[in-house]
Amino acid sequence: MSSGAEPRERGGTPTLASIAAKVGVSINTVSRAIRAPKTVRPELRRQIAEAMDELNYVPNRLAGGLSGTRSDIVGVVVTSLYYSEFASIIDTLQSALLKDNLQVMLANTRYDPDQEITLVRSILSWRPAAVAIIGVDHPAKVTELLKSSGVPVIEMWDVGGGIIDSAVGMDHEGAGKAQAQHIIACGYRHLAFLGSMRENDMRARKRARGAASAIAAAGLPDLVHSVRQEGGRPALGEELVHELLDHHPQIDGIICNSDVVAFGVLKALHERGRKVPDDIGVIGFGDSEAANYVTPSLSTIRPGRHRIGELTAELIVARINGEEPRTDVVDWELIARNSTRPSRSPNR
Amino acid sequence: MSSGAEPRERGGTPTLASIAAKVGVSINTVSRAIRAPKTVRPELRRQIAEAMDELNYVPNRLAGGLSGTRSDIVGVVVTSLYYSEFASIIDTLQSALLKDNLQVMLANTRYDPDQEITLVRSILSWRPAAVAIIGVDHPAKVTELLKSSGVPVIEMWDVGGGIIDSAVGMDHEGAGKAQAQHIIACGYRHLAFLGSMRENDMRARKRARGAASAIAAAGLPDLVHSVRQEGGRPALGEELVHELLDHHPQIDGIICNSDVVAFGVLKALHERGRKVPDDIGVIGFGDSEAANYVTPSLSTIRPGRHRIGELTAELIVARINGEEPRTDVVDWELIARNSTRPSRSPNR
DNA sequence: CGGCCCTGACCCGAGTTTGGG
DNA sequence: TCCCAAACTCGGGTCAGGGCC
Repeated sequence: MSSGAEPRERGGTPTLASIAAKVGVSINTVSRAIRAPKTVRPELRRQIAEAMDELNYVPNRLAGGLSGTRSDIVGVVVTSLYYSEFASIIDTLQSALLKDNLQVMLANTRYDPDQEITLVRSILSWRPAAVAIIGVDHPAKVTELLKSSGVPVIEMWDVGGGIIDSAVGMDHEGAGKAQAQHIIACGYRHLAFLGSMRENDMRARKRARGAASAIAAAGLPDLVHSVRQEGGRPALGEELVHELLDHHPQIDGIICNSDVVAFGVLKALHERGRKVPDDIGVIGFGDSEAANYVTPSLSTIRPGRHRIGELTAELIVARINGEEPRTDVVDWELIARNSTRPSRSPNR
Repeated sequence: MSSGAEPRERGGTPTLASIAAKVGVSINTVSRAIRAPKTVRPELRRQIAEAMDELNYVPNRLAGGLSGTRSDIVGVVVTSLYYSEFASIIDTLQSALLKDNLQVMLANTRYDPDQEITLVRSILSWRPAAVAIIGVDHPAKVTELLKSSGVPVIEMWDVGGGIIDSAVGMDHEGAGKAQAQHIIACGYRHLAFLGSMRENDMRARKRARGAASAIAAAGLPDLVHSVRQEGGRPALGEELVHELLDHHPQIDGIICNSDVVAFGVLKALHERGRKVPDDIGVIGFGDSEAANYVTPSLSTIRPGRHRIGELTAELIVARINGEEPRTDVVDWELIARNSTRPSRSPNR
């Protein structure tokens, strides 16, 4: 127990051969007893099961995957994990995959494209049965690797553009447009887009673009951007609001790129004495667990996180079983709370 | 691209043999070119690298793991993922393991002991180089499987009791005691413990026990429990507060089992017209990102999540390299904010 | 003779060892 | 000495076939 120095103690872990020797049958019979129990006599089967239990036998799936059909690994590549939507997606996804005995192998790129290439290569080296990856915009090498691997690929969270194989996501540009339309419908006129905007977060860019187009369509002054190339945190929201209002005091509506940033925005506005929602409106994105519990409660967009995880799992299994690739678009929902004035026009 | 039906297209994925054939050398020269470049002529090496790139060669680590020394997989078993501390731990852990080319294989038990047995067995079937698992209290079969596997095991989050191999965690009983001591120091006298308390969440039980002992030591009335066997959500906090105050109107201090539950508690207290922190004090656990942004801001315990992830990664690498098992205790910190009155006595 | 139950031989793809030019 | 190749290893899947009732 004490030393992990030896690579693996010779003969330490039991194999099919250990069981076979113990029961007095061939390796092959033991193998069949596991994979196709009906082909083995019940009495023998019982003895084998007993021996396996006694020796704490655990099959070596590396060996199984090598020789065989599939590896039962699903590679999951996300761009962030903490303070992010993706923890929820992974949660749902992995528990759905459990039914099919598929194991999740996790990688987190942290929005670094070089890291993404490395990690995708690394995931592929385990010969996964499928790969689920956040986003539809990847470095060319990633697309090439995934395509040439022949493995089913499900792109998650976003949709649109050139899908590698299959996709399950939402329309981010539409969501950004809806954020702006809601805040316009509430009577705010001088709008800003605020939050984290990392270079490779295409979803954030799409939402900003959607918001800008809605504002142009409404004939309002141009959307002011107050963004920074770093992850979203509440403190970032505070900093950006101060910066924003120092330069653009006329702003009366803030479209946030995420709820966590909006939390900081609400706090900073309170400190500056700007009343929400009377003087200024705020809308978030994500519907985080605390959105309904800050003061005032936060209007936001609720993406179908759970649904995305579920559908991705379904699609993975379908693709493994040879069904055709497809793209599923998941709905989001606008949740109007108290950080925006009541609007007359219907949501969405 | 369209059909995933065939197990794996014969000859589809390039192997060492494909490269060897293309360049006109033996398989094993290619293998050496990868693992020990110095043993291969530079010119040949260049040709091989070229061929690998052209064919999008990705080594098969199943095969590597089978034949060899290690599998480079680290199994990570958590009890929950969404709305939990563990997303952060996994985040840190996996990015630290990246440096050593170790891949995270993820499993989520959702506090189900049967699931835990299944998942640990499943993880072990991949012959991981190490296993990191939440908690120190496991079903007997899990302990047995892990012990007999001979794989280094790092138990995370909690410490104390019979450690299987190594552990990195915090003292939950001490944290619970500190929650109570703080709230007592702030002058509250009639205390309740409130939140999620799943049967197999031993950490929650330990914190409750710690709180109870601090209260007994202070000679105050017994801790009132208002808990339920389900996951923590803000709405649960709301429900439990109403239930609690209907039966125990004298309560003037609430110790919450998690911040998300505390968010609901604050809201419900506001609705009932009980002033926080004047009439009643509230303390959370976890220091979630929103804790400083609800109204009033939430006093809480900040566990060393990041540190736990880091130390676990370090310990995994150390154990793989044959260093001795050890147990690291990570500090937590009491963060006093505005949901409790200012206290005279020093924290902790 | 047919079906049931079992076995031997070979395969997967890379790591490792040995020995030879 | 440097570079390379053949042969064998890991553990289980697969296929063809054999003995027995």
